[in-house]
Amino acid sequence: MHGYDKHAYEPFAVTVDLAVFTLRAGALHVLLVERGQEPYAGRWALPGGFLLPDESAETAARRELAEETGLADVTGLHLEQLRTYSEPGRDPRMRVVSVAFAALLPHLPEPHGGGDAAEARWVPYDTAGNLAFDHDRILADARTRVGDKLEYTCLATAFCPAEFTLGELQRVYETVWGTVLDRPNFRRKVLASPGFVEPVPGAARLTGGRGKPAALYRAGPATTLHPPLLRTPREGRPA
Amino acid sequence: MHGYDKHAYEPFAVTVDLAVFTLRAGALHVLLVERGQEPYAGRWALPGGFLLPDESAETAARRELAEETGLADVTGLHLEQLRTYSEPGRDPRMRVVSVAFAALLPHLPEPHGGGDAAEARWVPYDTAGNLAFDHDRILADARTRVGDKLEYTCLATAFCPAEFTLGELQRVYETVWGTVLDRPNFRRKVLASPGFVEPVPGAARLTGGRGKPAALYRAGPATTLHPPLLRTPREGRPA
DNA sequence: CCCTTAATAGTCACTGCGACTATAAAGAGG
DNA sequence: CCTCTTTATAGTCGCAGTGACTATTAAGGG
Repeated sequence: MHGYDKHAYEPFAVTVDLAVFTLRAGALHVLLVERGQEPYAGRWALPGGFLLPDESAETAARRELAEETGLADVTGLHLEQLRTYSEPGRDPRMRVVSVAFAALLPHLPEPHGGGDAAEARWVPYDTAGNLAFDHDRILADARTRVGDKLEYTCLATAFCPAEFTLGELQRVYETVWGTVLDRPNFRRKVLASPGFVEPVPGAARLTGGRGKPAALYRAGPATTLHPPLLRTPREGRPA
Repeated sequence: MHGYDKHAYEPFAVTVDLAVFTLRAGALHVLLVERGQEPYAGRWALPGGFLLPDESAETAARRELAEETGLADVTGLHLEQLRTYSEPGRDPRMRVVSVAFAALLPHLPEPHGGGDAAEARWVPYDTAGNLAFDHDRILADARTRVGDKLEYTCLATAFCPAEFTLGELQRVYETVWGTVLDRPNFRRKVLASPGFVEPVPGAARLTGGRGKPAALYRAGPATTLHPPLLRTPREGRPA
């Protein structure tokens, strides 16, 4: 760590950027804000902001998430640090180093716009492009990471409400991966992964629309999946 | 990104920290430097240093790696961003945000000490503790990440020289994971992963010590392993 | 010349999984 | 009330991957 003691200390601005995902109407959506000032005035961008003097990046990300979504309690939400973007020139005003996070939310009843200034909106992932700064790349990296983590972690339950059916969980995988999964096989693999989901004991059953009522499950204690739910190219049959 | 435009811009120092791993004498080693100044004078730490004004974190990490190892060419080496550590108070002098990287090197002929100032040394991972700052945690995170990535990426070849035997590759897995693997099964799985390794065409064979000479392989074009080389708890039999 | 060491080849049974069929339980619509 | 549709759940079958194990080949050491 000789560099600590030799080179001149160069000041940087440090920000956090958030890729907040949710599922709405069977499609992956991401939370975007419209910029009101230059640079990139009028362009859409990922929510984020500067670190306060005594905040860690995780704390700042959680604060920004609460401000943007208007959620009262964001303590239990899954927040994952993706990577840090530090290329010179990524912000035309000054040298900005940004720590990117991904967050996964269950479907919310339109809570956006609770932020302090700019307009926030849920945008379908496929139509989210031409963002400010290098946010196109950050968003693409976040989406890749989320898809990968569905394979070997229990992350998918973060997209679901506290109690959910296996059909809802399967729709999370199908939406994020863009594939169609075989229902009995999905069910077998999920139930065979210890700690992934556990049945709600009250034998409560949910019947939203038509069809046989489904049993309710909640997220189990596990964080990683053994064995993983691999996204094989040949899995899934045409609808 | 309203925060960009509202809050006061707070300056931070930004550094990179490197967890540089290699295999020496059948054990995982990490490159450490001894600090010459306060704070933590005399304590060991991960190599690293400040970002220069027009450097990205990746560029700075590669520069520090070259300085510390004395290697002339570090362009081909695997350098992976781990995460960013930003807790207030992690550096007693000032607010420092550090981007951590992991690097994997084949066994080098004692190239350390080529740096510009402090003493650098390869230290067995198991005896590397009580480091300066929060480097104990960074090192532990790096080791976990390397072990995980061996399962589903071709990372293991980064520990090997350009041409290597399957026995050497297997020793990488056994050393990092701390397990004993069955040789024929390891061989079958590696050769069944397309693009993981490819035989050296010259039919060159290496015979270092006793035993039948082994065929030489080099790293293939693939970066991820399909199927992955899973580290199952029940795999490996007692020596 | 045998023993040891390491690489390579091959066998076998079990398991996980993809593909598929069958049954149960609800609502919709006549 | 009955049938069709929809969704959940149960079960079957065959293949592929894998762990455990045995056998053979090719070197060096004493």
